[in-house]
Amino acid sequence: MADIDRSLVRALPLFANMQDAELDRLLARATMRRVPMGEAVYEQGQKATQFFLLLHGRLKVTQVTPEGQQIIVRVVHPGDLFGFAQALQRNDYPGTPIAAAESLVICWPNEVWGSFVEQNPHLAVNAMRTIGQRLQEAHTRIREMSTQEVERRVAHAVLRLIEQAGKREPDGVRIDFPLTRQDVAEMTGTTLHTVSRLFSAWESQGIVKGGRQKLLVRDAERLQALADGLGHGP
Amino acid sequence: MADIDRSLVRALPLFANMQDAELDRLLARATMRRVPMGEAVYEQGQKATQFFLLLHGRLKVTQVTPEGQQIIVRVVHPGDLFGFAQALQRNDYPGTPIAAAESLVICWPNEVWGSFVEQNPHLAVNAMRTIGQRLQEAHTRIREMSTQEVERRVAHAVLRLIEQAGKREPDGVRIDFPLTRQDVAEMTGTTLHTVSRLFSAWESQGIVKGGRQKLLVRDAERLQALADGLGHGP
DNA sequence: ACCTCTCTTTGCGCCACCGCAAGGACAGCC
DNA sequence: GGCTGTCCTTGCGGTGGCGCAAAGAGAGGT
Repeated sequence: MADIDRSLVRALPLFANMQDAELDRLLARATMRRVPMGEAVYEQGQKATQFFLLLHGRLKVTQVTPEGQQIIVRVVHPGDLFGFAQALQRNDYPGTPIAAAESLVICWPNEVWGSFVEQNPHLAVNAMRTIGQRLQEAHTRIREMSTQEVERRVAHAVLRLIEQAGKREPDGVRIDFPLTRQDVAEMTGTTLHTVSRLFSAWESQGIVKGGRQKLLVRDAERLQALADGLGHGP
Repeated sequence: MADIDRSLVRALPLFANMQDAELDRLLARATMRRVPMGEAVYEQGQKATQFFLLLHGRLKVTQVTPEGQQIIVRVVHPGDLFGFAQALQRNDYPGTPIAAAESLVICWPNEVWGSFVEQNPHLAVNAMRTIGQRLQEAHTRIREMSTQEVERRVAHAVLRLIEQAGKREPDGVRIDFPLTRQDVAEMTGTTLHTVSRLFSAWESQGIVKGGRQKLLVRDAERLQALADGLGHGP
């Protein structure tokens, strides 16, 4: 296995205060893997033997209920660590990360985690913060699902997506990876039908512009207003 | 401030592999605080200056939406750490822990967290695991809210409660702290009315026995069946 | 160019659940 | 004992959004 070039990861904030030599030592133990669109990096329930860093592309982490219903737990963006179940003392992976677009991931064996954090304590802190944020996000989502109607939840989800994966375009901001209505439904706890209806309604008001696996937000402010609950009346 | 007696915490798994001397040093920096029923340990949004351990009693951690709606994020049981926002690199508390029953908490200033972890690396691992579990729970809850109807969610919530706070009684298992229907509603993302109706229905089937701020589960198996979705036909 | 597959749109009926509202019950307090 | 505040119950009507079903529209392959 050829070594991974340092330049690929040098810019990541995760490694910001790490020496080149240390970084190289870390990368020496890593392998790189291409994940074609639609394929899974690993499967929910599998024994956790590695942890990962997404270099390029986009992953949707799904969980399946015993009945076979699927939900999207989160979206992994470039630069994010994922699958570090071991750090949380689990020995199996809790979800399945599927490539929404052709992706590139770096894989480390679990044993490296120790030296990973030792060599740069900042990394441990970073990982902690990441998990904290993720917990925070989860609670936000729970709160939204408990108290808000579907339209607001979907609006929030879309806003979050353009924040994390938005790409400026002449007449708005585009979500930068293939995203189906079904995906949005699984992120917000609703159905594909309802999402489709909502997008249609929004499109007729000029707020968004849809397309097959595409979404362009033309008027983020009005979308924000919907998310804030200013949809019908005060 | 008088020192806290070591015997109060010695039995906690959290401190299982820690020397008495180390433990004493830790406790020397702590203060103890009684929280009367209905009072908050701290308020959501406050600057986080301390972290806590619940010794005795029961706390409901609530979050309030900008619109004033309330949800219960989780229940803190004796022996649980809580309010360690600092460890997650937040500088304010994300929720408000309210005493559901007269409670006793130990408080440490944030600066201790470092030595807290240093003196017993096992603690760091433990904390990590705790957060991981909490994240896991949050995802479970999201999954339930996305895919399951209200009855199943409430059944699950009740089962979780008797697991964490169940007390055997002659004819069943009682939830060991005052819990209103409103509380259950805020834990499951429904309304007090619906919970009340559900409990009534269950009671008429002999599954539970209700009371003011009380709940006794008489037939956990049938409740589990409901939670598994065997409520209305396979 | 055509075919096929996946994704999307939209209409329609239905039902679980919510919200309102009024009444009842239990516990603590003076 | 009566009073007050909190919590619980239950009926009723309205509706958001789900599920079914069927047709339309891109995208990619041969």
